[in-house]
Amino acid sequence: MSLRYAALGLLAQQPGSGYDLLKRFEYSMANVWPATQSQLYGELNRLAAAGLIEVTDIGPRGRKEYRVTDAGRADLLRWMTNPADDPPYRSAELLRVFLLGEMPTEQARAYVASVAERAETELARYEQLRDSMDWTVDDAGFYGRAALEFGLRAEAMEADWARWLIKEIDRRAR
Amino acid sequence: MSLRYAALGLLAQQPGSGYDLLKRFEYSMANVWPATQSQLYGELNRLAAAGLIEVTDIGPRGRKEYRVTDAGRADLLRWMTNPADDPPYRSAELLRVFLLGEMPTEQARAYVASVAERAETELARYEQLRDSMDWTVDDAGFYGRAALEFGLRAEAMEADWARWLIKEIDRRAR
DNA sequence: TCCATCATGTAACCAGTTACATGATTTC
DNA sequence: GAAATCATGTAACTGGTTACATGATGGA
Repeated sequence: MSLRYAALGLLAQQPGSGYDLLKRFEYSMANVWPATQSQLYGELNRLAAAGLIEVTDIGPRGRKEYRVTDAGRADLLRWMTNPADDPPYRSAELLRVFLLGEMPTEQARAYVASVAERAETELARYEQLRDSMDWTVDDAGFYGRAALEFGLRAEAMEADWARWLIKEIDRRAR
Repeated sequence: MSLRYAALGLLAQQPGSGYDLLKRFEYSMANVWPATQSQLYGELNRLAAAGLIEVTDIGPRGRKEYRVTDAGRADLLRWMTNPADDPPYRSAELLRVFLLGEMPTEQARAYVASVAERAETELARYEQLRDSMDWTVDDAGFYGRAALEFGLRAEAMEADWARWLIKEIDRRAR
């Protein structure tokens, strides 16, 4: 369901074609809800069939310009106010942590080190994103920046945690 | 794939029935990879069919005692060392943040406040878990504690972030 | 003897993934 | 004329969700 509202929401912010949406999606929501081109196009067709968006124009190369309908806006708001039926949090990375005792300490330590490294790389990428965008004062910019702030803090936290865990592993080995 | 390795990993830590596993699962891995009873049982049958685990005994009420095989242990290690093909991070909560501009400021603010509250509640639950368990020195306990530490830090971070965002929203409204 | 707990399963469905497929237009 | 970009789609598959379904055993 979530991708459906990502698409609907993007259109609510600004009308456009699937292709337009895809580009805006990639450097924003795809960071918290990855999806492929095929998925997005499929979702747009389903949204149109459900009357939540509509085609306002067909341009060259079969380009379809979409716009959100009143019903679509209402449905978006309904979703926004119902976080209760969000899919639950899932992390394979953390799942692996539970099982680190099943491998030699040296390997477990290396895994945690790789987690720290990955977090630092992501952190750097987010910092670059932060510095390269102009966070204009419009709503999309403001809340996009807020989501990015979450990413920055989450990656920093994760790197800290991983370094803490490495120390604990070393302490335990001694 | 992940649930498969959760089940395999639990059995690698300690043999037991599906029912036994389910109980150990619920207060540990289910926090980072929720699954239902049906899913777990299905996974166990598939693991047995693939020769990664085996039934060592059938007790009363059709109870099947499972044990990991050598092939299973090898496959677990293979998965542990290949974090690259983990499913990506996904968060509907953050997705919603991107779209907060589509609702009135007052409602957006309330949503962020509810995020803060939820994080604090979860944090309290994790703190209770931390204080109620005896984190013995065995591997499962050590790494379970490490995973819990992640949860504690993540929820604290999230609550902080949400409170920060509320301030930003208020500042912007003025 | 009744109830809680132990114990396992099936089937329909839905969301997301991967791979493939096609063609028009603009720019160099 | 070739290459990059614009632009959209289908189909098979897999992992996870929901709802339903059944029955044995031990203890009060």
